[in-house]
Amino acid sequence: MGGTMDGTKRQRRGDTRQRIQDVALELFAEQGYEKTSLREIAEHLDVTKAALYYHFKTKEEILVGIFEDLTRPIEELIEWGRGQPHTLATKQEIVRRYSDALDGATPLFRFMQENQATVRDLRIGERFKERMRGLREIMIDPEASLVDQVRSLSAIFTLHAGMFAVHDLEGDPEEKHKAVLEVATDMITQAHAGTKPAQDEA
Amino acid sequence: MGGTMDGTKRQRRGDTRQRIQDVALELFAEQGYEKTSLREIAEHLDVTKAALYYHFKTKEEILVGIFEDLTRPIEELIEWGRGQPHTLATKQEIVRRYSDALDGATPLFRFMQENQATVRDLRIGERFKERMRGLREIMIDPEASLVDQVRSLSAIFTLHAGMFAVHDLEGDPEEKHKAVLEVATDMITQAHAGTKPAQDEA
Amino acid sequence: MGGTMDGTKRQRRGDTRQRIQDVALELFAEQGYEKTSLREIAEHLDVTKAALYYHFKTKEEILVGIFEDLTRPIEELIEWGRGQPHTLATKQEIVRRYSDALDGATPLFRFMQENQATVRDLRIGERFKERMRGLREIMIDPEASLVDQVRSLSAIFTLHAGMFAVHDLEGDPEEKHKAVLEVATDMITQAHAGTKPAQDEA
Amino acid sequence: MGGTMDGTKRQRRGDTRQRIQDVALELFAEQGYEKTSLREIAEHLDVTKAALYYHFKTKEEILVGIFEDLTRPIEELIEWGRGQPHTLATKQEIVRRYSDALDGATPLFRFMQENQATVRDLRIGERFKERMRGLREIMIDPEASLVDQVRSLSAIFTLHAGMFAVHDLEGDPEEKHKAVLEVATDMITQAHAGTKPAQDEA
DNA sequence: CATGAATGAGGATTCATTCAT
DNA sequence: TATGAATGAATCCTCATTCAT
Repeated sequence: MGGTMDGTKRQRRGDTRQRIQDVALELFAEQGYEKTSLREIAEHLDVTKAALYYHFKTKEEILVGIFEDLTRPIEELIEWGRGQPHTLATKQEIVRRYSDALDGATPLFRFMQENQATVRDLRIGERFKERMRGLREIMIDPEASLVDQVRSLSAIFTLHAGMFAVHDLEGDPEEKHKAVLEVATDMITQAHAGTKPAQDEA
Repeated sequence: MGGTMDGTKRQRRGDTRQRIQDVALELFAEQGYEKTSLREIAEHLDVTKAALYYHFKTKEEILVGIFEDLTRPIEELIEWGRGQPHTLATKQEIVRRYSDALDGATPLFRFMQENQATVRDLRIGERFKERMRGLREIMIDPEASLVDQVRSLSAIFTLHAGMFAVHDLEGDPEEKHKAVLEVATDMITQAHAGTKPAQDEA
Repeated sequence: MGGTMDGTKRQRRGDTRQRIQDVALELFAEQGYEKTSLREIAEHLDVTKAALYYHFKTKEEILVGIFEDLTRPIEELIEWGRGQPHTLATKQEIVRRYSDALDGATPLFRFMQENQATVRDLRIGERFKERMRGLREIMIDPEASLVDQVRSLSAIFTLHAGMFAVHDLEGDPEEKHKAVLEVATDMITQAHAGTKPAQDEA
Repeated sequence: MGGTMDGTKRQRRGDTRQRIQDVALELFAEQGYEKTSLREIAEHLDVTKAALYYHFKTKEEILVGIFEDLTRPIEELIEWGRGQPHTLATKQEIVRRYSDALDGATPLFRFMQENQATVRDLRIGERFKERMRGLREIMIDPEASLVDQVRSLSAIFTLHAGMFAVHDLEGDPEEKHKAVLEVATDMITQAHAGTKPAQDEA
């Protein structure tokens, strides 16, 4: 327990904070937040629990750190979206970019999705909701029919679910990924068409 | 403190097992499985922790009990689905019925969705996956294009997400519910149309 | 650690709560509150730490329990004092009774005196202050000169300090005890005489 | 956050040791010894914990340093007292000087009084007892009656208690201070009178 | 049908201290 | 003079579970 030498470490320097986040995310995603103990994280890193506390004030802060880092692209996407006209092309572009953003943070999103109950009363719960609210604002037209609004929402969830639920489908991962994107794009397109009868891009 | 309603509660008899399940589900859904302790459940019922063990062998068994009870309609739906021809009408009917089944067990499904990480290594995890597999079998045509398969999957997830994500949309709950069902039906219809070029029900 | 048999216990029944308080007070008084760990208390009783938590919600509650139990006589004394006329005889009687009350709870008072910093932000801190306020009210005449008020205060503190500081004086404990009481009585008498020029009991 | 006053604080040089002691005493007196962590002290000074260890070998040494510095006047007073005749005048002078010495180190004495349990097994515990023994030697006549000895002791404790207990009395601080000194002087006078029937200063 | 009493394992967190730089 | 990084030991507390009554 907590040895000190065995060749393949010690060269690391100053990256401990990052390594903690990496290992933590891996374990959080694999086993869930509550079921992952700090002891476990520490052991994976060959440091003591106390070392974690040097870098983060609480277990929760570790998660906050991960969230802030991995979630920035989405924040930027929303920022960008707010500055664009609400055209079909924009929305389609948002879907495309959001899909990319998700890809870049798959483990975090897997974690968020599979630990909603937990996340809800963690600090990141509110932060996450805010982002979602942001996404909705740039994707959903409040004037649209309820059905079309749901369609837009569904496009987002298709992307989310697409990250995992699709595993049990047969086929090449690349292909499946593309299929998910296509379906989502399709839905947002239908939602938009319903709203403004096809004349806006003309 | 404790008790469930109206003050006079000692008259209940033999229904303790059911009451435990009710309270447990309520708390599990509200706070998550790990964050709900047996002490808490017992307090809400005004009995001792030990009493719970008279009715259930473990904490997990309480959940299993709930799951079996509330999930039966879905099992039956799948059973039924297996005996039907793979027509559009059948699939639409499945969507309709599945939507109803979800309504009848909202707290359980909310729980399942928000505690996936936990559920995964509980006994009900595998049972749940089986059911999902069953659903897929009767909803998704393995011959269909990947995109159409994803569309079908998405229909299911639309129904799931529809239970909660829709809360932040404006509008009458009834209306929203209908909208969700309509979108899901729409998707399954499109999925089917893509597969078998529109001639089968004609 | 925490064995289960060795002859001389097991016959106890239901007195565990009391035994916890006894051992706890002994250790608290001997070593201080913070330096006494629950592990230590548990070991002295040959039970597990968790057993303590069956009987008390927190470490602090153990102390609260002790305080409530041992402090009751003082509360009653104050109650009694409030109903008496503010004569010399009354005050002398209060000093006598207070001295007795202290004797009945020496370890607790030793503890309170030696752990003031700690006690201050425990729940019993405020309770203690209240009692002291009560004592002052029945012992000190707010109309009296400052000097006489200090004299009364000093009588109280003489009693307190008398419990321990007197240890290093030579002589028979009984004798010392009496001497302390005499000095305190003397002081309260002088305080009273100053106030109301000697004619009230005549 | 941190810093001690007025924003510009980097100009200090070499006085770090002193500043550590100042902050430490402040916190020790306010919160108690055990409840004041080195982290806290360091933060108040805007340095790292490790820096404290450059100046002091242990947490306890910080306290020892403070004690030695602030307690010197009392040591000197005792020294002086030992060289004086045991007359009433001497004792009254000691009371007066001791009162002053206490005033010059109020926070330390507050600390000592409120943390006796802790102090007892720190190095300064024994040192403190020695000083008290010294004080007793010059204040208390071992030939005197027990009652008069207690009276002398009480004079000392009146001074101690006078530092704080008097807070809840109404009146001007200056006045109260004087009242306390008067009572203490009074007591020592009575103690002395009892011993040697009033003829020695005549 | 249920309680009272207890356990063993483990959780997050905090602390004084060390040491290479 | 100081810091950055880490440790080992301890702390309070919580939990699911057991069992005699």
